[in-house]
Amino acid sequence: MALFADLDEADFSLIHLPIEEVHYNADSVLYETGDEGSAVFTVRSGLIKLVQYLSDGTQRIVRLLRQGDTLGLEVLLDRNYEHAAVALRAAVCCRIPRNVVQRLSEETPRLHRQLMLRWHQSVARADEWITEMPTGPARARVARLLLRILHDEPGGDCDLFSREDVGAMLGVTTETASRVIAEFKRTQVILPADSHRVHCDETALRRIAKDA
Amino acid sequence: MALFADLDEADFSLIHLPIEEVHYNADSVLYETGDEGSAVFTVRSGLIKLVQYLSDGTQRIVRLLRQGDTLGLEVLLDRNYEHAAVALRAAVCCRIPRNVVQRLSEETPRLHRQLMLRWHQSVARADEWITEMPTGPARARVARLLLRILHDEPGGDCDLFSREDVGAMLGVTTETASRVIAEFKRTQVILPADSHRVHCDETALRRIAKDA
DNA sequence: CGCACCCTTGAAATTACTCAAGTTCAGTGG
DNA sequence: CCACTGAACTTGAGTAATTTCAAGGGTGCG
Repeated sequence: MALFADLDEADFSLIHLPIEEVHYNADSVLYETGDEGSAVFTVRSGLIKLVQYLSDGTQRIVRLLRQGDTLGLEVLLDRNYEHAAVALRAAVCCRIPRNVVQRLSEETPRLHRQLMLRWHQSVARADEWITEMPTGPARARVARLLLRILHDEPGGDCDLFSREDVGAMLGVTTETASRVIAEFKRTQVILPADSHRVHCDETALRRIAKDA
Repeated sequence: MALFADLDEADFSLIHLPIEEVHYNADSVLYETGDEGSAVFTVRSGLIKLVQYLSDGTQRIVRLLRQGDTLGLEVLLDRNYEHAAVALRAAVCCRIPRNVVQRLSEETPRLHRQLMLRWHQSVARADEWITEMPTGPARARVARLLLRILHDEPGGDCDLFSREDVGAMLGVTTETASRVIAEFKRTQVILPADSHRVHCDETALRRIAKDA
């Protein structure tokens, strides 16, 4: 339970564990924008996308959440969920009911620091995203995205997600995403392995990511 | 003292007010990236930009902060400032020493909700930025930026900032920013008033902002 | 086996970038 | 008071990159 990492046994006993570990398949929806916020989640494994819809129906992916990240913090302020959260691949999360956190929060001051850390992490992630994703040619953006995923993958292998998702993350069209990825395959920067899985030349990616 | 909006008199008496109201001129620096975090700020008036530097020396503007916004929250986690904060025009801020907040935070649980609200606001602002700024043609982005500024300005008037800043906010070059603004002037979407000040046709802007 | 759905590819058109040269404007000093 | 200077803004022309629209593959699932 990453959220309670620094709470000791006594604190835990307060909880009575209505906390569940939930398993999600790829494309499972954790929650939708506007759903009543019943719980906060922490990611134990897998990869979750936070999606925000634009007025015209298109969607932008606002963050990727991986092991140790938190989502749904806004419910602690009695708000509805402000994004849609969807698993990009099989994932395991801790689902912590809102009132558990709220009650603990009143009783154990130590939790406050943990919560602030979580909030801070969200902001920092968002700021990185703002800085890196929309800058430079599409080629460099895709390279940066790949590098970011590789960061928590063993070896140089990773799953590619759909071109549409890549586009929604980088602010380019699906076609451009496809073209860039196709080019990377041609130039051997990424090598197809199992279905949807590729091996990446990190050195080459780092070079490409620098453009711009 | 917006940060303490919901604290009552008794709480205030705890503080002994080492809190100052600071006045800044345009282009004043509140703090630089990496400075030791001595205080949190809230904006009472004016406009502050949060800047993040890229490895190649260029800069991206990550957020605009206006009345009621908070900056520097990361210092509550004993971190150094993670952005540079610069006044875009004359501004007034409350400067609240870090340990004041930290001490109050231990003593009055009510502050926690306020702090969480602040964090939430930062995340929400960042997410809006991610969603709106890098989407669509430059013309639409500039329009959205203007609309956002107009939102807290009386009438339809506002100050334009430098083309370089506009570029750093929208992820376009200075020249493109200049061209778009020039075009807006030609097509009467914005009308020059006093120096640097313009009157905007909000209806037209809203129409242009939709192109995406 | 066939039907979706996604991915790929092409060609034209748009848009933005680069590089480079003017232009305006505010502030400075004569 | 006016010319001067430097910085910011504007503009142009050529080039590169991306989008658009459209059509053609591939693949997995029923």
